Amino acid sequence: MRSHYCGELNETHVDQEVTLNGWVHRRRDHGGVIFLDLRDREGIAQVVFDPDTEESFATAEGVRNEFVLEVKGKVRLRPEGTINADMATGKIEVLGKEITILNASKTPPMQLDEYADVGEEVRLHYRYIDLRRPEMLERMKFRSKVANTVRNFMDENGFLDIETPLLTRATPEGARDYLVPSRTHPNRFFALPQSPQLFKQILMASGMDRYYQIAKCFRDEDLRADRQPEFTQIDVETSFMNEEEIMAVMEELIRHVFKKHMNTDLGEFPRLSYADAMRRFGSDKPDLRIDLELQDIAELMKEVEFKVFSGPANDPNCRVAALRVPGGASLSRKVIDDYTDYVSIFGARGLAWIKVNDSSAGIEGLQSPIIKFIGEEVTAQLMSELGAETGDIIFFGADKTRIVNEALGALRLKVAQDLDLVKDQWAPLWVVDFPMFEEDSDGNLTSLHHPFTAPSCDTEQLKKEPATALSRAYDMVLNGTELGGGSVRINQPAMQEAVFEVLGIGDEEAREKFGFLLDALSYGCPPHGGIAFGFDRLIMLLTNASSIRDVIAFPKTQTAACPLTDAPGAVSATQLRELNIRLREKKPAS
RNA sequence: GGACCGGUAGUUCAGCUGGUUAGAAUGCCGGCCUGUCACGCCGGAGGUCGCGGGUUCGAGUCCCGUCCGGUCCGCCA
Repeated sequence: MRSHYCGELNETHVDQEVTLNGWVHRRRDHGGVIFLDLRDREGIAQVVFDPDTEESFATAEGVRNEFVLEVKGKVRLRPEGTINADMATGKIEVLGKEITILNASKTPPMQLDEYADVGEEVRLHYRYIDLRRPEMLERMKFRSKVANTVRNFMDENGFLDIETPLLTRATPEGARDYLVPSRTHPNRFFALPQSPQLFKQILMASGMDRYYQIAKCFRDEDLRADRQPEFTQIDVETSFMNEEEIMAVMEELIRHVFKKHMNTDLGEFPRLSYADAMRRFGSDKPDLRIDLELQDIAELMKEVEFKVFSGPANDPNCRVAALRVPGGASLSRKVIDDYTDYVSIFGARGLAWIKVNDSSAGIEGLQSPIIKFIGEEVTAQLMSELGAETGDIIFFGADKTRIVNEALGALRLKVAQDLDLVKDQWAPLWVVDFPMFEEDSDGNLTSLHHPFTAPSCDTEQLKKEPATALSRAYDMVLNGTELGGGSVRINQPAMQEAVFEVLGIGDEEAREKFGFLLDALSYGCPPHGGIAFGFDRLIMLLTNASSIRDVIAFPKTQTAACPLTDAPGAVSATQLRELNIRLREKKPAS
């Protein structure tokens, strides 16, 4: 058993006899003297063996990378001139006296040093080796510490940690469910929860008053760099609090985490309405580290033939907007072409631009393929309206509002990154005043948030003009990432029924699917609301990880498989028979 | 469901308009080395070019299909 972790050793341990347990990080055999860098969770220490201790020297010669050792020895200061300033324990070393090989290791499939650049397939297949890398160990340790901070904060603020079921019923709203067949109820299925949403509301009806849970959630949708099918939420619900009060506590939670783990004071979070966010940034999760903003220019472009922009003019569902980028005049034609391809992903049918080479030279100082279409007069007005300055490039979008917002919103982020216009800071904010509903591609209304979100109007108004109704929802956004979202919920059956009605969910369907919720609302359910934070995303942001997979010990690949365990796997005929399931003839990919 | 990038030694990659013996670095193995720390020096082994089909005298290279990994759109709080 160890007396110290390798990484905790320092000058104060000099002359102490220590026992270390760890892995051979690297071995440097000089023939007459052998150095072993021994690594454990807390760091690396250098152990020296010299030929005086014959037996252990011989053992040390046979040791290889990733062997597991127990080493007993004496801590001493390193001789003058051999101090390693790059190493946390670089001032000392352990003179090895006894060495025991606790386990050998095959040659690892990857190198574990910080210089190794290994593909993710190999890393995930040998995840236990990958996780030994100090970088990954640090992330796991950090994640654990933050979780602990969250638990303490919630506990101190009167929130009860209550577990909710993982085997529950399928919910039609929202994402595709992961299903689990029931053996005892043939032909019936459980679903893994997409979130504990309904249970936490029921807990409020149960009088728990304040609930939280660091909860696993499941969504069977396609993956992204920041999306896993199984992920972790900080899930919160409170009773008798309005949105202001809930936001205040949750803002304090995040501020507390940042103070404690990032040594950063986030200050008070600014607020932005959904409408303003879309108008100014083309996004409901704006990255406020970037100063660039979209500007509406529809008024000026009214008279212009829109063939350049390929967008219909003067249509209320359309938007004509500009994005002025200081310093962008230096962008090459190739880069601009790349941007044109980039915005086409979002449905934009082109990307018009004007470079301002010299703002004092009028039209002569401009460079653009579109001036001849919009005319010199309008161009001049545009330049003054947009405050164009020498060195700017101005991008234009004209199309359906959604497309312009998505295209210019995404371009804003990309250009800012390319031109190094993203400030090195933390930029949190709340986005509020969301619409209750949005139209899907078939013209039906669907919940923007979820169907249990309370509107900020009464039942009558909601039914009369659902499309313009706002909700009592709020999203917390940090550096362009949606960290969490929540709302005040509906707590009266009449309102809940009204929302279902707007969504086209009939009485019968509502009873069948959410009867238990409607019942709970009608037996004295208090006003309540809550929020859920994406815990993995939070850790990703704080550790500056480029993928959510780097902050999850055992993540899935893009096809939602696990290279380590080879899940999902086949099951036996017996298991299937018990579950009353027959497979269709389609060979699984081998 | 769709677009794009990638798959060659254990690992990370190079391999040109197709050309006969597929390279580098690192790791690995052996030897030498008493102060290194990504130790150094000398030598060596190591390949189903993801898989299947096609074009061709000839395919790592071209074509089709397929699987796997990744980024994104759709989808998804």
